[in-house]
Amino acid sequence: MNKFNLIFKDLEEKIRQGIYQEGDLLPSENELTKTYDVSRETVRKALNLLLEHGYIQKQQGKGSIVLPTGQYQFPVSGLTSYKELERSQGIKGNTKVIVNDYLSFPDVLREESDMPEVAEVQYILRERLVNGEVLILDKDYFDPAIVPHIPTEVAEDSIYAYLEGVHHLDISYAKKTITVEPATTEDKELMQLQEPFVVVVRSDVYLDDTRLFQHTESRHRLDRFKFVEFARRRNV
Amino acid sequence: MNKFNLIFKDLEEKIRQGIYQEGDLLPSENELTKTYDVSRETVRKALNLLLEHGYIQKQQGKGSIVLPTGQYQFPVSGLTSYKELERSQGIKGNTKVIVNDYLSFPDVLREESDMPEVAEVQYILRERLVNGEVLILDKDYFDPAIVPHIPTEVAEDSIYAYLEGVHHLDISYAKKTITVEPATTEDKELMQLQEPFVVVVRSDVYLDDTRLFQHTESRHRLDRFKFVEFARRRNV
DNA sequence: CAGTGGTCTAGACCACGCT
DNA sequence: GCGTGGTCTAGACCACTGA
Repeated sequence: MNKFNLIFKDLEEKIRQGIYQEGDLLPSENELTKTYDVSRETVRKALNLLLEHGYIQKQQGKGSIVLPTGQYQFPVSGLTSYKELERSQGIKGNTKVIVNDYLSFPDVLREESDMPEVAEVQYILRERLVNGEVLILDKDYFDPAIVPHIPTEVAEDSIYAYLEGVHHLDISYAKKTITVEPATTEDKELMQLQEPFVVVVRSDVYLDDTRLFQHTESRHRLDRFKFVEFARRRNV
Repeated sequence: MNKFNLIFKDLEEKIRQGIYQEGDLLPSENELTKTYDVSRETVRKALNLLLEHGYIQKQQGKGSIVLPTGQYQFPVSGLTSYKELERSQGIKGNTKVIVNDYLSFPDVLREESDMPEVAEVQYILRERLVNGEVLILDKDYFDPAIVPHIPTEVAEDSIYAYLEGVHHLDISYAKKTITVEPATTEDKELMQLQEPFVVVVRSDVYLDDTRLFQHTESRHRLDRFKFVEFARRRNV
């Protein structure tokens, strides 16, 4: 791991533990330079990560102020797998694989994804349960030309950990959309819906080398859906 | 404007104009160093902005690849005012101010916002129309201890341009949530809703000095709501 | 191997806040 | 005036790609 990332993790940990509290000023960049025995630009790269994640706010002439980190923890936004969310948020959930099979290229990918047409895709349908309730239905489509076969045991655990850890795929970025759509019969059956709508989060997920390897359709019970984002203003 | 921002804007413009096309490699960092007559770190800051905005993908040993920039243009995510969205997306919309008045501190702020209790707030209710249809209802609450009075003419145009340009407030970051909620009578009347639900985007908006100055509740017709995000994977 | 991006350094000058 | 963060530089070494 590089230095600025280590410093970021260290400061993040100290903020989470309350060693630096809301409203406190972090040590100045010059002090951090000495503490970690690195150059100032390296300290600043670490502080920029804290800034982007909403941990601090910087003010010229004053210092870096620690922001409140509400009860919810990020990132509901971003590109994070469900298993990782569970871990970082302390949710205890269950995942049940309903389908794990190969399909000939389905229409939904033609319409909702940029994935180039291939003969067949690996299709995984999963239920996400929290406290015995099915809150999310996840439909994943993988391009088998890029992604090795994903066994059901892996799909019950973490697919991303498997692809990154075991097969060394470099998952890099995603294009996501969120819409609200009428619930299908499948939605109603599997999620025991009260409401006629579901929230649909669709993602095209890309590797480091810009290859599109996965499309995901994540269907949420709307009464339990909540998306949280920390956003910074940019020069428009 | 600083150098890396100027370089970013220049390269962004060239990508938008198709001077650099999807799949092309940008000139190498060394070449850009010469082109703009700056140091390499400065070039890299500009490229990082392109990276975060989803314009390029970098690969060690190869270069910076230009990504496709779909028809939709960001940022629907982030902290951008409706007027700015209109401009960057080429939407022609209308804004109609329904209410512009002072209220004693309303319950909704106690429940949905971190705004500290003050005697009264400025309340602005606006309709956003596109092609004659009301798509969004915006409810803004401003802390008058921080924000000068906002006249109705300004609310019909751009409040952020007014606060930043005229009063030099430094708008910095926001905490946002997206949920789906039952439509109120007001929603149904003003938006002529077919559906019993609306998408609600709530934001607490902060200044540079971490003061919370605004809460916004943006109520969307769910059949016309679409949220688009570009997300990068981070080390978890 | 040459060329690319990734990281890091030591130092400089500036703009801002506070006292 | 002093300490803070914001910007920029010139140079170094490393890891990776592709011929």
